[in-house]
Amino acid sequence: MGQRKSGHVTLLDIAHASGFSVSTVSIVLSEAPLSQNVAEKTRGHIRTIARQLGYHPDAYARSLRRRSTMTIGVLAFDLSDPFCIPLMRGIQEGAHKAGYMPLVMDAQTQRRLFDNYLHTLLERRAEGVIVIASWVFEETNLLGDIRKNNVPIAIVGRDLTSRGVNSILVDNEAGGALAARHLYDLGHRHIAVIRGPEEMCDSEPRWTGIQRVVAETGMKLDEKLVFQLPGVVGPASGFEGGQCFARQMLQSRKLFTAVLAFDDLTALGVVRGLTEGGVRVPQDCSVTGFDDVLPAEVATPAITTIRQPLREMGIEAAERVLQAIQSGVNLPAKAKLHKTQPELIVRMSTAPPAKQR
Amino acid sequence: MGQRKSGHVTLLDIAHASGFSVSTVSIVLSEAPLSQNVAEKTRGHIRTIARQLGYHPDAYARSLRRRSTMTIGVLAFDLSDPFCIPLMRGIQEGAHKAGYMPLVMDAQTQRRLFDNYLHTLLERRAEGVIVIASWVFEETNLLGDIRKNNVPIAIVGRDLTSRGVNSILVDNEAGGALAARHLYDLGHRHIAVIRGPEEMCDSEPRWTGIQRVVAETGMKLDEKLVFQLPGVVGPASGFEGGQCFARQMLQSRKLFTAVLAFDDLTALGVVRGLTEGGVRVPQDCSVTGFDDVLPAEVATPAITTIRQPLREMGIEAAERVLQAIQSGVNLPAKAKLHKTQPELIVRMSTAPPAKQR
DNA sequence: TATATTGATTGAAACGTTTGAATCAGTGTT
DNA sequence: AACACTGATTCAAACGTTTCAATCAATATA
Repeated sequence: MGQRKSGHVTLLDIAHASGFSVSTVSIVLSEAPLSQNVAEKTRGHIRTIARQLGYHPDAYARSLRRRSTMTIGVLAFDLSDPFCIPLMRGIQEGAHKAGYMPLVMDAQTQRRLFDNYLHTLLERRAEGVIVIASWVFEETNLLGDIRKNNVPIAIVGRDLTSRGVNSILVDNEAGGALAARHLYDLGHRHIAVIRGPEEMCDSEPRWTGIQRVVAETGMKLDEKLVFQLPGVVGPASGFEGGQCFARQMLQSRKLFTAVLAFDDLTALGVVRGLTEGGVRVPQDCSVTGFDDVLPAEVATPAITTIRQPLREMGIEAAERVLQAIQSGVNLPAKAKLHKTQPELIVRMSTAPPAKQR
Repeated sequence: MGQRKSGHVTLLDIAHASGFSVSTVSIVLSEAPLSQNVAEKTRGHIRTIARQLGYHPDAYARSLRRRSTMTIGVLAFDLSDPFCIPLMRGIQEGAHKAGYMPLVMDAQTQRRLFDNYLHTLLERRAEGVIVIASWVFEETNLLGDIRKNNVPIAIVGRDLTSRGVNSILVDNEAGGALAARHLYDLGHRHIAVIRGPEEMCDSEPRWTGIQRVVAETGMKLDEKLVFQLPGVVGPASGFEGGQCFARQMLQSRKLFTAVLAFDDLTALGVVRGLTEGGVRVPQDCSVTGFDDVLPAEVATPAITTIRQPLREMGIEAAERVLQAIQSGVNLPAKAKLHKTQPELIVRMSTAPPAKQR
């Protein structure tokens, strides 16, 4: 007896086993308001049987009926970017508080997959979507498709408020300024800068921040010491760019005592290139990064960097979409930009410039 | 008109808009075999309308009816372990081929969440489950709960065949041997070894592999040069362990020309500790890691390591559970162990020992 | 002319839940 | 004796699909 048709235990099974109706069982097991009316004894009985049989409510049937999936989709353009993990943790934390579950998909840097998964998220009836645009993210018209289905959306790492999308972003300008100020305070006056690739939205504001400090301090920035990373083809391409840059600089024999790199991977590349050329970090040259990802922390010398409050940003993103979900209507017109404050993390890769040089 | 009751476009909406019945619409849109009978013109008509309205089939309703969710659950004990990402990519690849989607959950090293999510996976009717036991994974009775619901399961990074679970694992013994052999071939005879924490299943076989090489080559291993990492409390604790170890060793003034570290993070910790003590890697001391995660690659010096074929392991895991799903019955008795071959990646952290020492 | 055969479409039940309304036996009120 | 209330339980419809069986016209076969 109790032989189940499908592989799973259902309410009907429990109804049969307990002698009560499916309704009663449902009411008890889902702890509906009505369950207060159910006799104490009955409740206990039903619960016991459910446990014995290993019952788990079918989320599909439940969601279908309740018309709510308690799911928010998370679409990462490239999950292998160390940037994503703390962010996801934050999202999970924010979602969990409200009883929501993140459903994460990794587009693996492939545009095709990205589009696919966006559809998948809609099919799985994600009630909201968070896009993690780690390193690059071309404008995509799919946002329209999401909009059409009335699903609130937020994006992390890119400002799309102009397109009506809630955006969460570190204050890149402040970050750039923080790094520049740190190097200045250490006494550096010959700072090389590696700007991010043009298509990345972080690049410009960081540069602006740097220039602001330059202006404030009266420092001069030699144009020949400003380098630009080429278009990104992968998360690790910053590393190669940095390494390549360091080699060039050493060959050109220009004077510089510090390198302000676009991000941590770039900084690590610079360290590699400098070291290969016999230049010691930080004794002969200081290097700063940006992001504060794991590799920067465990490298030797550990990289002085600008930390993005990724966890907080994740929480913020989750709260944004949850709020939009709960308020029912999401007016794209009211998309807001949320800038978080970066923090300078001083480690081993920066020091005052050597006296003799 | 066409005003949708709920937020989503449904078959009924399209039926109304097109003048055909829900059945016909369903048959066309789901490309059921019967759709061959549907008039060419009708098909086109329906498809057009569906596109216009932005229809996406409701995965919940569909799965409920079809009684298959095309989902396999992936439960990572700690997604922040860089180990996980390539693995997930592999799983995704393997699953995708069969039309399945991974549903990934991150337990964030919390046992409580792990249990929760296992339930969630069952509620979401994952047809199979892959557990990623990155760094530590206590025996849990939940496997029983999964078994009870007849869901095939595979585990990566731990051998649980004895408990009837398909297991995918790198050949740790071969890996340990590979590292030891490499150091031996370079000429090292005074090798310090940092063994993994006792509760990790990888620790013992790696040690065995090392000892095998020691025996084969006639090398001697000074017991005082063998260190044991304490219990892990986090993925980064290997780093601290390694650093701590290096300090101790330097203080004790023992003779050693190479360190064979348990994993990459430990190796990076060793490099840090040695460097702080003025010992250069690799000129004064070689260091090897294990796993080949990103930080090991971008550090300077880049760490010589033993690569686990993580992507392949992910694919293998996916195929294992898919096979079990498709074959219908999964006999725990026939759980098999799949050992993959590690690969030596020679980078910058190893070199022949200095002559004078 | 009655009867298969085919092609195109639809009816209706089912998947496992939830939930507003209904039932029904008691008990208390008028 | 009729009525209303309460407490415990159940009916039945709905959520959006899929799919077997049924319908129905039109054509081909006997």
